[in-house]
Amino acid sequence: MDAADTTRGRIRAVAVELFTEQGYDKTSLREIADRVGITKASLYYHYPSKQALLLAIIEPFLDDWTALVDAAERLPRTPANIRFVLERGIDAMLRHRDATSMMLRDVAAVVTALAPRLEDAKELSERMRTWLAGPDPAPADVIRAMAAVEVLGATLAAAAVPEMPEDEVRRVVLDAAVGVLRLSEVAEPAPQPARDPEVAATC
Amino acid sequence: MDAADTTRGRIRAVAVELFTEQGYDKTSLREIADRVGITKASLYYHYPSKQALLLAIIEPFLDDWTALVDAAERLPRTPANIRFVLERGIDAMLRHRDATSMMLRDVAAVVTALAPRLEDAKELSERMRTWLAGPDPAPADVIRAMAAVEVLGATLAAAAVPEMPEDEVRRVVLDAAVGVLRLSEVAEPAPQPARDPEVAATC
DNA sequence: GTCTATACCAGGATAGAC
DNA sequence: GTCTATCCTGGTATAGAC
Repeated sequence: MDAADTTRGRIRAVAVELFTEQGYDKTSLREIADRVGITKASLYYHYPSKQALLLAIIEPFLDDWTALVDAAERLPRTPANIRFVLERGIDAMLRHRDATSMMLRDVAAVVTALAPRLEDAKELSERMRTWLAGPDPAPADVIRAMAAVEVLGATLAAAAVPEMPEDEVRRVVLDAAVGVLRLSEVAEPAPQPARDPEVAATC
Repeated sequence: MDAADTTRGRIRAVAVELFTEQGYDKTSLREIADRVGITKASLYYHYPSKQALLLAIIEPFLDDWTALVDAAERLPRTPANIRFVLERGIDAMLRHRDATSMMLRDVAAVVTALAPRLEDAKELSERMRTWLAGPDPAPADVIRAMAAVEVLGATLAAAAVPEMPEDEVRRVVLDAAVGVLRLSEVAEPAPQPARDPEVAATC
């Protein structure tokens, strides 16, 4: 992420704004350039393509999410740890809410822009779902894992409502996701601290 | 919806396929025309614009969903009726799964194409959420209603997995949505048959 | 009523001057 | 680091053949 006072940073900020307002494809590079106060061709000096610009917006979130999934897979799948991972996921969405709410709106554009890292991204969500579903899952477990991930998306819908207190959103969405997973039925193996310091540091 | 053997119907079918595969904006009219075996300009005879083509794909689902929300608002908000409405929502998604899975993928394009009916559509999801949240809702109730609607989206993700039995999907998704709403806490007023014949007919 | 040929314009991308 | 000029693709539009 670039500082807001560099040209690169200003382009990124304007792009997020316009992409979110109008969608990726309805936003022309000319429009972005005009608002920044440069020409279309100048954009190309800073970003090699429109897709690259979109990717630059998304990538910080993708990196955080990667760290989260990596961390999850190193944790034993206890109820406390599942809660912990879901909570970190919600936090990541809120932290990058400019990028994530745009992603939700423009899935197709994001998928295209992600091309170089698309397999990574798919694998990432697959790994998260697998971890949530648990070992040797029944079809119902898989569906519940999918539903839990969908619930996380409500974070953004809720955070978009102005008068909604943010910690209320975090609490209720977390509870909902946990409920969908039927966490009470997950076996609790050896006691293990959920707030593993190593994990807390990585994401 | 047109029969699959009319040119109009064949255009629609090819469009759904390509839009779903590649996204709306990455699919050119030339590509569609080629696969149907006509020219780009011929498309123009059958559909006045690319947007109109997209709209023709979405509209049947939108109509069903409108009927569902209309019906819901005429029902007392009992646990049984909430289950009933959610179930009908899942059915509608599965029935129009070609359109709905494309909508999920291409929210931005759909929003643009919907322009003439966008306010309707927004109002529709708002009304559904309001009905689910119940009268005089706390912030937490609103968030849970949002999360429940998100859960319905898992229907499509799950239905996309080939070996997933469809009635398992319906059952588990419904349970998850109901759980998110904490339906057990909804007061049960006068007993009322959930399978109201009038409602069953409208959607 | 169905289709083709053809033109027009907006927008993404590139080359090369300053 | 920014500009002007130019190219190409794709959505849109119309005139007219069958």
